[in-house]
Amino acid sequence: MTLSLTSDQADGETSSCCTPQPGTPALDAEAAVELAARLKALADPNRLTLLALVAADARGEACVCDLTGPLDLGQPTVSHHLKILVDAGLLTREKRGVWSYYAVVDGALESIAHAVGHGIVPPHPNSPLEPA
Amino acid sequence: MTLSLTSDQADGETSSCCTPQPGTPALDAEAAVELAARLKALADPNRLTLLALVAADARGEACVCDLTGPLDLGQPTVSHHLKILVDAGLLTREKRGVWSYYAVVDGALESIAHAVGHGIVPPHPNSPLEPA
DNA sequence: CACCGACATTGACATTCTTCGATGCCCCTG
DNA sequence: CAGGGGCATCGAAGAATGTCAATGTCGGTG
Repeated sequence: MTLSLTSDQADGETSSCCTPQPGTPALDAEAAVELAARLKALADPNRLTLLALVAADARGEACVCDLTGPLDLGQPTVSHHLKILVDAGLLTREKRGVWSYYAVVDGALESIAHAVGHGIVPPHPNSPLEPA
Repeated sequence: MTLSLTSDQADGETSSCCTPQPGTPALDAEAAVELAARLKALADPNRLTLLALVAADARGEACVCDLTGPLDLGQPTVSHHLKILVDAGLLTREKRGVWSYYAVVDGALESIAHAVGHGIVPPHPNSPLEPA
């Protein structure tokens, strides 16, 4: 909303470069916000390392004490990042006894990858971009 | 470097949950920083919309004046976001005459998508996570 | 040659994010 | 039932980010 399209210029027969083609926008505003939120959860070196560490575990899961060491971060900070990843739907948290085990949600990363690879710039069959 | 793996705990025969398996980390620290930087360039609704707008143009390119309208942002802000995208290798800038034309770098988004989909949690053939 | 328009850059401000120290909660052990 | 350890939450400090107003630069126009 609040997209008012203030057309106070670039309007008419002028030889401006402005000839926007809003034919098939591959990404509406709402989808952009949603995808950006998921990407923002990924856009951090420590969180990427957390995901890789959890996935690299032979059991497919890891507890917090496994992750504070390699990351060289405090325990509250690791917990904070894990919460962000859980909230983004990338990790699951299962509390068994005293420890919390985190596991990678299979398919979540692929979903984001698909959105990045095909949801922003879909291939359209009428523009030879690379004449080479 | 500087990963000293301070083993002052989680070491030995204790029944701790901590049994990290640093066998094949799919993402080292340097790669994590690099991938996070590229994702950070994408993790913004306005920048995603910019990419979609540029790609949606029939000519495969667009100038700044085409983009300030739909985004409901000021021209300096749009220029700022475009610079971030160019700097991240996602867009190219070509100045023809007075106008600057931006085009999507073909393959860049796919590269990021591949890293997200296969560079963090690579499929390993000994854990039937999804029996479906 | 003077003017205007398109775009980039600068500086400043508000918001958000990252990190840490301190604390609270819960479960297990003695 | 008292004690300890693992983990989440709270509050705050510092840094990074998004946005805008103002200005500078460059190319085309009258």
